[in-house]
Amino acid sequence: MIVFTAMNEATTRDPDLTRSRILQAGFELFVDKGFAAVSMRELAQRSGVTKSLIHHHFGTKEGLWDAVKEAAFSRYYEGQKDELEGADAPDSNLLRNGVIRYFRFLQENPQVVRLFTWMHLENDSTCSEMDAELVALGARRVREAQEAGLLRADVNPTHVVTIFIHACSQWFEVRPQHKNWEGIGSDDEYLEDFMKIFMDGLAPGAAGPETDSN
Amino acid sequence: MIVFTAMNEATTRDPDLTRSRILQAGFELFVDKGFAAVSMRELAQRSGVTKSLIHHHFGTKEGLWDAVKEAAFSRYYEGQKDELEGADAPDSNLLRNGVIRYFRFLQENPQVVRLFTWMHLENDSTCSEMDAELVALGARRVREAQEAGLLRADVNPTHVVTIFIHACSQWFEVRPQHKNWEGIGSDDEYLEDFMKIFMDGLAPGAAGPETDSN
DNA sequence: TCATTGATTGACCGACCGGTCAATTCGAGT
DNA sequence: ACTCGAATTGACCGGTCGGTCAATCAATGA
Repeated sequence: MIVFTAMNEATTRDPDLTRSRILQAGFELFVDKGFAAVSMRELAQRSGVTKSLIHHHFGTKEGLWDAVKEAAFSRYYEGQKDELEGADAPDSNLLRNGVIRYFRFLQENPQVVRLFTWMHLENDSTCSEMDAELVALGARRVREAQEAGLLRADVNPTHVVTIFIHACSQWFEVRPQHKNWEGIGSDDEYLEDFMKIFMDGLAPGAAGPETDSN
Repeated sequence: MIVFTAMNEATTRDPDLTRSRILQAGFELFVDKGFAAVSMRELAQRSGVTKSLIHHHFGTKEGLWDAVKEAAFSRYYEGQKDELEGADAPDSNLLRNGVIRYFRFLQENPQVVRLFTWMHLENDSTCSEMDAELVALGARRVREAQEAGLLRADVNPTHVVTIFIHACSQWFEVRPQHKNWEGIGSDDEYLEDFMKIFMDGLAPGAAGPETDSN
């Protein structure tokens, strides 16, 4: 009986909701200020629970930090993996669409970019493991396109993926600052220019005559 | 008299040396762990002086942080500015050489990359102001090259500079991690591949026939 | 209905935080 | 030789830190 446990709000106990509220508060604060600059008392206040309750659910401050990273990363990871495995036939627009989707994802999840940057700075290994798999997946698709003659073959596929990841993520990492940069455009204008250069530079036979070569 | 004040080492007082020792310790620790995670006691121990002495020379922890950033950034800024203002005739290798020099600078000063990343995350304005000037300087040179017909003219010069800055700095920002990335190459191999794609993508007339255009 | 279990609370702990201050110690000008 | 100011020290401050603990409180199964 009492199947309708969902009817109560805030009046009764709901450990799952509590957990997720703490997680959300942790996500917001850690993304904003970084792990070291956030206090347990701050986390408690933001999530509307007691400090002890956070310890009850997550053990230590590091425990909560790990849970926050885990949750954010698994969301990111699943989304990206689905997109990468979605298409199967290599066509000339596959890379273009992949870049655009990646750019859009970061655009809609700027907090994730900040979180990953904090993780990178503290040499978090979780980050690198999952990243490695995604990059490998993307690199495989680039190699397929190269073998199909759709992309120039004289560049390392992993580097191709790395370059576009860098160009996208760094854009959002420093975006709060470059609004004062002289002549800089909007997200979309940047993406458009990047795509022009990147795609043309990757076209087969792009090693044109004006290169002084080696 | 007593002109040879340099003969004494550690025996006598040397406020300048003390200052620079504290600055160095601050640089190392802040780069490594970020501002919030470093304690005054840690800084004192690392620099071999008393905690009170740090307060005497720099006022507060923030004061030292500012001094560290100031010192690092002015070194970076002067170096980059010299290079950008050095050459004056726009030639086809100007951008290529500029990118390479920027890449080499980051390669030799990986700590600076970390420092700037910490600054970005805490929305430090010092960063953006000086960055803005450097980017504007670089963008001007790109525009000159465009007007001379050496680079494609249908892309925003500021975006061109932004893209290569991102591709270089993000590479070193995440470098500790991507050693496990499948198939990734060395610094130089990455730079080489990036230059291929970037320079060919920027060549005039790069908007080739295979683009489905718009 | 009642015992059990886990959610939740507030009081409390020792450690450490950044910062201050009065007291010393040196170096340099006179 | 004396003085004055800066460099340097260690003791000390109030406050905050992350974490613990015993005690309540509410749901749940027997």
